[in-house]
Amino acid sequence: MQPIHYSKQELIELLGQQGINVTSQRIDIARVLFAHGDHVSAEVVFDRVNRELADSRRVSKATVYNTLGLFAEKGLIRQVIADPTRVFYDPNTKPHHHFYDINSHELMDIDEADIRMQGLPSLPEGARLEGVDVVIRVSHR
Amino acid sequence: MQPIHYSKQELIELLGQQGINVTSQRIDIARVLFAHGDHVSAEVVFDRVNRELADSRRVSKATVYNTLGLFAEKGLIRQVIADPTRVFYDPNTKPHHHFYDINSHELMDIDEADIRMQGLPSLPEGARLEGVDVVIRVSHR
DNA sequence: CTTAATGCAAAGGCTTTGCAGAGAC
DNA sequence: GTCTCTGCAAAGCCTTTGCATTAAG
Repeated sequence: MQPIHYSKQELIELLGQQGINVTSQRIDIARVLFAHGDHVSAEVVFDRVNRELADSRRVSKATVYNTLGLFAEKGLIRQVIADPTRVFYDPNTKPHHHFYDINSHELMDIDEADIRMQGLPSLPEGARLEGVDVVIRVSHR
Repeated sequence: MQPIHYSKQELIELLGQQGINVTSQRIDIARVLFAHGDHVSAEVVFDRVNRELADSRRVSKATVYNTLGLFAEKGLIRQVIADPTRVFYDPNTKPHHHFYDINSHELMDIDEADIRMQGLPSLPEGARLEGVDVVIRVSHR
């Protein structure tokens, strides 16, 4: 996804629109998510947020984890399950798919239009659709 | 996948065909994988194997984990990455896809023919295709 | 005999939780 | 002032690893 450099005001609105209470940590975390636009683990978010912040405003690891979970639950970002060892978060919530490099542990977007799936199979009895994830696993050398 | 009740001889051949050295633990683990045919975590394999075995022949958790990893690497079974908290193993290695119930944490097969994907996007430069995973996430109630 | 596999317990990552203190409104 | 969030450290899972013992060929 393209990096988007939101102003503080815009971030506050964004959070508000998703029904997320606004705090300074949540603004900082949302800022780095959209300012980079890539697929990140909680660890990376933690590093990036705190690299940019004065010591007095450091965000704890617990808050990063909890906030990413909250953002995903509220639909601001989405989880990508591609690596058995960590969860990735994707600021792009529009339908699309992913390449996953099993060597470098990196995700790359695939535009939705580049994979056309013919007719979803009928869901199991009483099931509600939550999402369709296509992960194309590749290796580099 | 349909349960398959292999004889000890057949299991030995199966392992041999995949270039897996044969041991009694590996036979026992392969037996329960195919005898049930469903998608299982290492924990479940551990329980099932040891439920069926006399105490004198118990298989350790480390061996279960290492053996499942080995089987997957050798292509006897495949890993399914659908749940952020655990790896599932699938004795069905033919191309197919999965429903994942996020409430019950269970996987269900989707026949390959039920999802037709038009033309894979071209892979990133220098990348080799390792696999295509489609996971349709559903919730129950 | 020689090499590879197993079992055990300990260590390792990632993530969640409990609870006291701080911050938002 | 009340309710929610944050930080810290501890705990929890799932999984891997180190190493002495055992089994395989």
